[in-house]
Amino acid sequence: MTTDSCSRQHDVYDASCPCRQLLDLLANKWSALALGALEDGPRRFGALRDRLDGVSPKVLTATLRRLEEQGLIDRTVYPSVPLHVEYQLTALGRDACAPLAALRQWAVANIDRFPALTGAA
Amino acid sequence: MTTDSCSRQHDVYDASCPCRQLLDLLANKWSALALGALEDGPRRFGALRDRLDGVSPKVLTATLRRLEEQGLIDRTVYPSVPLHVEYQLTALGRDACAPLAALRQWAVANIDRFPALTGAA
DNA sequence: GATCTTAGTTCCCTTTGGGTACTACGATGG
DNA sequence: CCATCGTAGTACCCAAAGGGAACTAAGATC
Repeated sequence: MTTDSCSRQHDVYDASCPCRQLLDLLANKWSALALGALEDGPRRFGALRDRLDGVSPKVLTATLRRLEEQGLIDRTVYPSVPLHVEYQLTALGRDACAPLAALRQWAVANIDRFPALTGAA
Repeated sequence: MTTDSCSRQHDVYDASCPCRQLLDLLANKWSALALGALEDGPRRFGALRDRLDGVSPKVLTATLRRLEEQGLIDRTVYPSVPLHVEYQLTALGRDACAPLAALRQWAVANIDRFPALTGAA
């Protein structure tokens, strides 16, 4: 496996290949954080908004809807009095977490090698 | 200058932590594709534009500049007559390729599990 | 001197991102 | 009875980023 392109017909480097769209969905700050935030079990909208520090409700909603559309997460509504909505990973979403977790962890582990970001000269 | 409020305890879930900015840089379609396109050696601007099917020169320039600023790639200008510019990974960029390659490969390997993207019902 | 090539830049428009305010719902409580 | 609370969003508006097409520069080549 010297290349990352599928030996059959799929290739992220082909703009018209659906896996390009998939990459666009996953290679996204909020997607990566949202899926990671669900790794430890279901979470509610408010909990996600708090965990994904800095996300606006609008963008969080859009992100979650996109992930739900693609079957990476499930959205469950409990019509209790203060409305209660739970998001959780599907099997597919759990699988997708592995490479995203690796990316997040790489960022944390290597941030010191980025002087321009850490403020050092 | 220093927006780092999470000194030493780095966390991508903290909006003010520099590694959040790093995640934003890496968790991006064009960054992931551009770095991957350089894995096999230096490439010229035109070669990258061709390889990253669908990218506009403006966005490619912006992407490469950002990666260069952060020290992930080097830009070398050969002032020959039809101008010649080569981009190549730095050691840091090569290291960053691993998690990004995993993400690209996951997208290719699992695209069939996304009926909404592949057009299947 | 017209044209080719390379590596962009410029213009303009659309899409996305983002902040703040607001809604619906009924329970709670004064 | 009306005010307030908490949850999960939506509505509105503006700024930033994405994206397409055309254009630029510089010298070589025809």
